[in-house]
Amino acid sequence: MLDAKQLRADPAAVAANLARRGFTLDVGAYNVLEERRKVAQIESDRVRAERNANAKAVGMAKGKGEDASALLARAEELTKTLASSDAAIAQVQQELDAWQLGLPNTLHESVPEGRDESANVEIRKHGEPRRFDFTPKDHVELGEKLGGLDFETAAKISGARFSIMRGSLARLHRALAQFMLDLHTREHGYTELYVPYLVNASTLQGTGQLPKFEADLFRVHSEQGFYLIPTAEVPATNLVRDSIVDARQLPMKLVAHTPCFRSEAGAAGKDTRGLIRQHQFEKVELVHIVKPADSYAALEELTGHAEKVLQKLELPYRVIALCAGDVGFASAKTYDIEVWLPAQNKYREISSCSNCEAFQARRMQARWRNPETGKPEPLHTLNGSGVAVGRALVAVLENYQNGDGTITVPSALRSYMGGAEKLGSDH
RNA sequence: GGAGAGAUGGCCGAGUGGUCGAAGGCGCACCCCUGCUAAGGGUGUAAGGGUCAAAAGCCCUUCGAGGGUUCGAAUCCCUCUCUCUCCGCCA
Repeated sequence: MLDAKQLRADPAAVAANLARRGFTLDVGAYNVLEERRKVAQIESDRVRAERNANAKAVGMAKGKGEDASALLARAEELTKTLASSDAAIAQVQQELDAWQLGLPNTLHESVPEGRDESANVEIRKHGEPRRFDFTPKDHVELGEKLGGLDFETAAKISGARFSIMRGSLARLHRALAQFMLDLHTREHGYTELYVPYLVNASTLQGTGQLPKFEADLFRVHSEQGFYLIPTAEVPATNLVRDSIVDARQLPMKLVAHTPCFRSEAGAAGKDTRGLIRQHQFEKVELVHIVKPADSYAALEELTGHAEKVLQKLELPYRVIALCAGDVGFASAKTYDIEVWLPAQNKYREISSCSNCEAFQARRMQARWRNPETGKPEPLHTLNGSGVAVGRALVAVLENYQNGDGTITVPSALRSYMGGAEKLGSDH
């Protein structure tokens, strides 16, 4: 949610910022709504003030044993007036809330201009893509050859965009997640979290998935109206929902390994082959909850932590800054980390690190007490993949493949693989 | 799943129809006293919104959520959510 004060004070500036995303803010419609709200609220407040004063007078008159019938008659009128003025303010407020929940975050000034991903800017590159003396196979072929990756059976059991892993491949997948968790908790100072995979609608509204992106979520058919989490960002960030955090507890650095569930409603026909785009996948997620002044330093730090995973795995990658048109709804600035995939001969997203500034915090009512002002102020929240486990598996398979179809185990993962240096067909 | 108890400010906790946004305590901030394995005293201290150029002031809302009774609800009634205790079941 945007800062209502800023929106009221300078709607044109907000509109100009959002226009960079290609989002048209209807300032006129806002002004009309806001004017209606103001009028309705002033009227409602006025009537209520009179009712309160009148009720108090009734109490005092009765206390003194005086006749209160005139006051009581007035009171009945006021109660009727109040009912209609309350209905008016509730109606406007609801329209205004719905409208505001649909507005994306404003962008940080450093975000490059551009309409779509073609305008994204490469920030840095790490590692050299390996030269193969044979034609590298893609992970689907490698996985099937190893006997561990099975999309056909998964399709029978669930449907398209699911997978089954077996044997050492399943173990390698688990090893990746363990390695990432250990790296972030032992070397980067994160607190590990275990969180619910089913969450309620308020939680999803807090991080920005609802109400606008319901189609991307899986909703569970239950009385409680649960949704499956699309990322651990949702439960982890909502840890501070509806609370005022003590300044001494900041920054909070949280890491959680969870499955993620996405309906990929808008992705029909995209990445249909392999593990790249699945309805269910694993991710190690990093979340920072910080003081506003620290959030851009935190974004660099968090991105660096995700990069460290790829550095330790010795996978070539690059970091790009998303352009205005490509930055997600809740984010003010996003870096994507893209890992080199030899079979596709290109870099593919494996992590997305965002500073949401106060956008989620305002929706969540997540605040901290600023010692300088003594007042509660919205926190800043950040999140980033550290990293997507399924895609990391793809990257390891493709980058570490040998001519005979075996896979060399990256040295960082060997202790998680019982010391194995190579995966063959062992199923 | 059954029975019972509860939900009040940053935290703990009192409050059963009006003058209660709410005693007391903790924590925090400032001040005073004292003077060394720290203790005592005083004052202040909820959030959100409106009015205003702004501040002060004033007004409104909020005692888990929603609805109801009433001139008036933290307080009475209904529904829901959550927490705790006991029973059942279970990994």
